[in-house]
Amino acid sequence: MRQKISESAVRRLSVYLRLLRTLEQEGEELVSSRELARRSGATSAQVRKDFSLFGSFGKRGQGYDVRELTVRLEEIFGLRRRWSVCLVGVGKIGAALLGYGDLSERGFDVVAGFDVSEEKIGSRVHGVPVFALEELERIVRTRQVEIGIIATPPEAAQEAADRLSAAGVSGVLNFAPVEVTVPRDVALRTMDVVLELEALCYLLTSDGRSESKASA
Amino acid sequence: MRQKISESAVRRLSVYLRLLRTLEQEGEELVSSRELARRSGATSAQVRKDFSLFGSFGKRGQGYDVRELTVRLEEIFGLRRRWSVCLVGVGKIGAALLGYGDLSERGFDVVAGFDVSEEKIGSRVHGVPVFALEELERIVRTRQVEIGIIATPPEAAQEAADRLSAAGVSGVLNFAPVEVTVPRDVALRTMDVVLELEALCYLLTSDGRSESKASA
DNA sequence: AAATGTGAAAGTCTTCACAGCA
DNA sequence: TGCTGTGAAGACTTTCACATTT
Repeated sequence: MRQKISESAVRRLSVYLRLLRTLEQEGEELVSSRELARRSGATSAQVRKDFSLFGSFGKRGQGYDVRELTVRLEEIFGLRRRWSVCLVGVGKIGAALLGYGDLSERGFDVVAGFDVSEEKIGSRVHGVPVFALEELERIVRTRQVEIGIIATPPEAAQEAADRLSAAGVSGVLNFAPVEVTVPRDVALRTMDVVLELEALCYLLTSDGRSESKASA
Repeated sequence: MRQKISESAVRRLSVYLRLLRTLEQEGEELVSSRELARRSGATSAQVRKDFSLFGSFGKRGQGYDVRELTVRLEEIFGLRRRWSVCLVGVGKIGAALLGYGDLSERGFDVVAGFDVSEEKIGSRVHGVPVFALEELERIVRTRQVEIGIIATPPEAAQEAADRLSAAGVSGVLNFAPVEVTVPRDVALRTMDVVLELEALCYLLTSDGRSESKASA
């Protein structure tokens, strides 16, 4: 039942999942593709097609059972278990991430931070112990860390990626504003604030609501 | 010359731009589509096609002039000027963003932060003055803020988006883990750490592992 | 020789529209 | 009736391969 599913479908499914959790809290029991579409910015056909990639779990004439669909999506995403995470680089962004309570609530256990600063090593930041970078391999192995978050300065990011990969993580989330490479068997995603802002500027400049554009 | 260009093309172009800046610092004068492809994880044909959307600015047989291509991309993205930005919600993530020096270096002037906390109002965080939320409209107007960054708790995000839009920003970057809506003439992008982590889990859980982006 | 720029082909994703079910 | 599930059509994106230029 697992097939290659597109980047954009994965993102939409994540958004639906977030919406479903809200709906559940609001006490909704059923939701239609139309409602999910309205709240997520997709079309209703898109929503149905996205779900149909994994089977049919709606009820014709009613919609989808919020609770059941949540569980199905969590299964598909591998979120019905906890994930062990570490953070490399406990600077401003790193520390902010450690203080982001939602991580734990959403199933991610941040078990260690790593840094080179003597002041930080041995301390706890928002409850997470900070270790010397040298300890990375040992701790990733012993704590069976599966995901590494990189929040180092850009010049240290590739080394962090290399060491995390070699130590055995399966996935890397990179916050440093550089492209890093990882072995083919490690999954990678990058989040870059400046890059997003620049993409936003493109929208403001082009779609910039004042340029005449090439015809249809 | 402006046409609708896809989400994914915009992202790739942003990545090329970031690479070009690195190449310029490394003193490279020419770069081939093959090299940009290797460092960005795209294919060389993809790189050439992406650039050809805006005209032809390479030199056959040599490649692209790094400096010239940088300037062209910056023009396309509207980055040859400074942008005025404000931040709503000076919590952990918000404060970390204010301390992120790259913003200013990359042409974004964060002119104000807004918060509801009495302690923060009137203070400066990393040099940026923090105002009461009530002041938002006044300051966005007088300082001609063009982009608003939302870093509030999720339940306050929609109000922030509404007020920013009404006050006249052209773009919103949302860090709150919730979908917000904005008027059609406002551009919107959302960054959500948990959502990215969940997408990463999908990759780790589904069999077809290999989302490895090549590159610098 | 080396690398761009680009039509055309191949591939992917989205939308449409409606059959089918509760 | 209302809404899902889905083939088929349409739109868009990527890849291919080669003529063209330096």
